[in-house]
Amino acid sequence: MGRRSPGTPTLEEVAALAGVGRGTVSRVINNAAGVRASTRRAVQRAIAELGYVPNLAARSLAGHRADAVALVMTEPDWRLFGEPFFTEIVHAVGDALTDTPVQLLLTLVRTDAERQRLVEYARGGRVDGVLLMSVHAEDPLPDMLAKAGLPTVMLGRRSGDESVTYVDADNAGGARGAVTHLLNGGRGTIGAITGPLDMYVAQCRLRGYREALEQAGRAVRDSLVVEGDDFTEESGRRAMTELIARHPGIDAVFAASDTLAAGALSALRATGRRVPQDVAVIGFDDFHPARPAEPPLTTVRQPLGEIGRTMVRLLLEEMEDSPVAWRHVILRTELVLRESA
Amino acid sequence: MGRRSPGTPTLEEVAALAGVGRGTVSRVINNAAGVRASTRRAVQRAIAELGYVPNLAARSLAGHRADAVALVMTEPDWRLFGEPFFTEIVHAVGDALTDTPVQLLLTLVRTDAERQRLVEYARGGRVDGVLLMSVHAEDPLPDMLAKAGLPTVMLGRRSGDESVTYVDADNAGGARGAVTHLLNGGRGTIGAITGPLDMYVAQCRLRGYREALEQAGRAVRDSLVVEGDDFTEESGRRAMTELIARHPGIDAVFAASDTLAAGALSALRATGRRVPQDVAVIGFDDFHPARPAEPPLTTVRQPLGEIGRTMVRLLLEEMEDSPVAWRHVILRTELVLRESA
DNA sequence: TTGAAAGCGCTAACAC
DNA sequence: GTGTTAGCGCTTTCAA
Repeated sequence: MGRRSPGTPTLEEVAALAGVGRGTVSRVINNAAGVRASTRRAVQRAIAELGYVPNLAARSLAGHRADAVALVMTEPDWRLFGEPFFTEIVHAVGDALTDTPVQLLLTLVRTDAERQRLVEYARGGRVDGVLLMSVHAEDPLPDMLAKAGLPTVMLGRRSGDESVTYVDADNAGGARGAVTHLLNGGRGTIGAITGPLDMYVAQCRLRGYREALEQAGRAVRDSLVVEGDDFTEESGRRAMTELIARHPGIDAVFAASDTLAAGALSALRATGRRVPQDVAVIGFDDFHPARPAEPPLTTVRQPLGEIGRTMVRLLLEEMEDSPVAWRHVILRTELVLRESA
Repeated sequence: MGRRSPGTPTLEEVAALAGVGRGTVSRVINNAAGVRASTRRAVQRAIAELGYVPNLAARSLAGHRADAVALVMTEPDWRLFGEPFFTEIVHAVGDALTDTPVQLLLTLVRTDAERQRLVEYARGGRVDGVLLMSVHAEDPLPDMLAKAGLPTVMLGRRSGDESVTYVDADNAGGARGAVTHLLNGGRGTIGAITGPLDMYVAQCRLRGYREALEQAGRAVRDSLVVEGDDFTEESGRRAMTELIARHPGIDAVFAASDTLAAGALSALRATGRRVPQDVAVIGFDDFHPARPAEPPLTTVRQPLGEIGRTMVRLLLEEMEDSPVAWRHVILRTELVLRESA
């Protein structure tokens, strides 16, 4: 496989042609200071003449770094790729890496064998750090990477005491803001459609709902909370139907995702209720596979670009410093109104 | 950045612990023949004890190969990721690589700078070959890679005399089959909605339409062919409206993609025509960003798994052999009926 | 079947 | 400023 073409020029040949030592050529291609401008030009001319490109394996071996990071997607996330959430994150990560010599590599992990291969790839020194897109509590990958001492940053967290460095949106705060907005709008009976509560993100959003009510001195009624089996529209529809049955006079709903909210919307419309006049609906602008056919009018917007950039910043820091303690960043969300009411 | 943890064991330490030479350890980790079973076990024990993982940079440098290939997506393809087309291809590629030591790396290329970086990454020896998902005629990347002598395989082709190795579906044949099916079904007036004809794939599909009519001894009427500005539903709708205006009695349509077909469908329904009773619609199951809200009932299905596997096969062959001439493979499509009529 | 030795092409430390 | 040198950790002959 892929034997290097015989004619590939080496740094040594560049040095010979330019009439300088190897060290000088190395300094030039690495933009290191301390090279006379005229010398630098001579070297660059030789590089251009020979069509020289550095051998990255040699550079890694000698330099102890790969100048590459992996962005890992585990199976359930694949479909996210087409979603705005995902592309925004990847764009942001790519942009943040643009001015560095670091190459972004996406890898897909489906099986344990692939998990293992990725860890060996990283431990083998082909990447300097790993960005994790997924937050599945059962996934052993984050811990495998952490145990191997590899700089790792996760998007979101798996629990309240996450042990791997992560960047997360302020899910509780966002939910709190959404519900407070509903309260300020004069809504009296506010239901909640949560995601599956074995996911930390769902717990946080539910907590925000509760806190907003408590802060306003309202009672938190269990009958106003329905847990979705997942984050799909179908779950949202079912949950909304249940809420209407329990509380026919319900006039607002906070849903834990945009897809759940879209499901709620369709269930409401089916009963003839007008949105948002009769019932207001707010959901998170989220990253779940099924993009809602009809998004809710008001959403809690996550700062995706900032999340991506922050992940890169933390990763680069962990790559530079010697092993630091894990850290985390929680970024504020924003309430975006697309309704007039 | 990422200095290798000081404690990382090397092959030499494994050899010392196992009481053998370095060459022997190398043979063991590479599953090379000619090592006594007992020796092999001893080495494996030492590997396990030390938690040894090969340094991939050193291996690449000495072995002249990276054991990795890149699958490149250029900007317009991003949204494809969520589409069945894309995930099927990636799955197939991943599966085909499973039993090899080759790691699959996805890279996103947006700008010329990123294009350049990718080429240097590949020329630098970090990947042994490149798989290209996109077939944009203006994209200089395929030629940059070919010029650099890097094994490269494209999905689809940019023109009739493509100079880079590629794997493509039999677009003309698929279109021919679809139109022949319509003719056999007794349809008399068959329209065609093409994609933008500056794309080779669109030309091929139009050619198939023409050939089928000619083979059946039917006249090919220009007024029955409408070119879509792109592959979107909106274009399909516009084209269908135009066709109906020109030929109110039209009773079948071949569209160059599933999205165009979906657009045609919606335009037909808007006029009260029944599908497929009044008008039959066939499109290609395609890979365009906008997934149709309503797919056509009969489609030309592309052999995605086989395309992905074939791309890998060709790439691996190009990686093994010395520079071979470019080759291509055209894979048959399949007509899938989801209608009863 | 195994060990020893010669690189692979680069970076970085150290001289000058 | 610039040249020289000593590795980085592995694969791969070549002997034994």
